[in-house]
Amino acid sequence: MRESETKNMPTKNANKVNRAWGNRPLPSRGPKPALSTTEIARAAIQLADAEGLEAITMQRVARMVGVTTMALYRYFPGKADLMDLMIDSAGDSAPNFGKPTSPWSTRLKEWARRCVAIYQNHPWFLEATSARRSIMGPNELLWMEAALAMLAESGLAAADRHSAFLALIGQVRGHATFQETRKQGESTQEWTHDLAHVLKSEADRYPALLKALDSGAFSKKPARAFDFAVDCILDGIRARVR
Amino acid sequence: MRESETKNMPTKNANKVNRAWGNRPLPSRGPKPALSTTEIARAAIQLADAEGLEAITMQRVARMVGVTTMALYRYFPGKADLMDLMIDSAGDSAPNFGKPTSPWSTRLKEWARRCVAIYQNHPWFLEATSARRSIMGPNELLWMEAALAMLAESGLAAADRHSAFLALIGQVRGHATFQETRKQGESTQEWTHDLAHVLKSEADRYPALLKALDSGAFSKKPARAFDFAVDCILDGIRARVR
DNA sequence: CCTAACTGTGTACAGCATACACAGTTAAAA
DNA sequence: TTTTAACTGTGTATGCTGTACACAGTTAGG
Repeated sequence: MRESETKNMPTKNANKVNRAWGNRPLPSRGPKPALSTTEIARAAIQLADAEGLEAITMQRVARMVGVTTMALYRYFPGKADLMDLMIDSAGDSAPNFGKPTSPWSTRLKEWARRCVAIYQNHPWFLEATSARRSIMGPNELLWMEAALAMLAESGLAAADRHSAFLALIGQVRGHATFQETRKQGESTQEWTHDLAHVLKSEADRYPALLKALDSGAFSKKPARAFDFAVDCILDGIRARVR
Repeated sequence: MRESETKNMPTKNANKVNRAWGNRPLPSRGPKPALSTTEIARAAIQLADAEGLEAITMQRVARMVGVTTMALYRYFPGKADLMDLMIDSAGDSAPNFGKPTSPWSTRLKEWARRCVAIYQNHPWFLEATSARRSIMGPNELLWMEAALAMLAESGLAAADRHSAFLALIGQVRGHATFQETRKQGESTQEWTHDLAHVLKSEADRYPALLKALDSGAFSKKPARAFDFAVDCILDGIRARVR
């Protein structure tokens, strides 16, 4: 028994993984917990959506679910684990991406769009996923699974599917980052104006940038930039299948 | 005078911008500062390189440059401003990207590679740039300028150059994110092993993922994945020029 | 010379994650 | 049934964080 256990879960990560996947030890002795991890994570997500990531403190989350700060540590070993669960449940379970009859490329593009939607609905998501230290959660992996399955349909070599997947999320995150910076600054108008002012003071160093600014490339609809990038990647995949 | 000033710097951001660009008010009355903002930023970068982003506290940075914590606030209004400077000076000033005789695409690829090098040399860079709230710094804009200039050479429409630029940094950051996750986990071996263990417990939900895992796509050289993605984008750009 | 501007310092404070000891509650073991 | 061990939520305490503020020393312009 000791042997088989060692064989199945050799690393220290295994415990963490199991916890993240909701496999709690399931105690029998004491009083039943008043809350559940998913319940807490849901409340925390609500809070982060409303007030941003820096509002996520153990105290505030605890107050939100009606317990003391320290009670949360009965559910999560630390704040990082709470955040892991928040991240994993931020994307509601990956649904179908259009009817299976439609070609893989349109479904994959729809997949990318839904990914972007997560970042839009949860402004804290980008920063939270940049700072985390652990593995992907079960739900996140479900999204990845869906993308890989569609890429398999494309006929791409198995080894290259992962590359293509990385290219796509890279794009999603790049787009989310761009959206973010636009949102923060009071308005795009002001932002470009400020930028233009400083650039013009050293106009000789930034000719291409100034031309882009004047041509209005920065005030373009960001959705077009996203389409551009994703289409590039899809084209590239198609070219590499042949 | 009031009028022209209003015309040039109408927003509250303007002050921040000026400070970030090193345009200090340049005082004359008191004793000369013992340090400079660039000096402090350099020390902070050294610290972050060695011990990670969470080591960057005002206390530690202050100790590192040999002053009290509060002395730093004579140079930066707050920690965020110090980090802005760290970020902007992390990439040493953008150099040439190959001889100008070589085609734009190879120089652009070199540009992307040098971007990746920043993330590799400064493991804190990814997280730091994800959390920041302000505009790009002068040095960062110099990198952007270089990329836009090369894209202009490609013959791409002015409006699309910005999209292409976003696609490329998206790729750089995506690649950096991936590298990051590989580094944290004790080793890739363990990581994949843990993942495989949990996946197999619900094998029916993750068929494509398991296949990818078995085919060794995850242990592939990451440089290949990067080339794949960047080549896709470059192909896409070429296709859109015609 | 004086005074205003500027420097670095020391103290103080609120907010953070979290360690630890505790009292109450439950179900299994005696 | 009684005992006991596991488990719950709570209160208190600690060390670290960013930073506000008052201070004393230093310098150049009036």
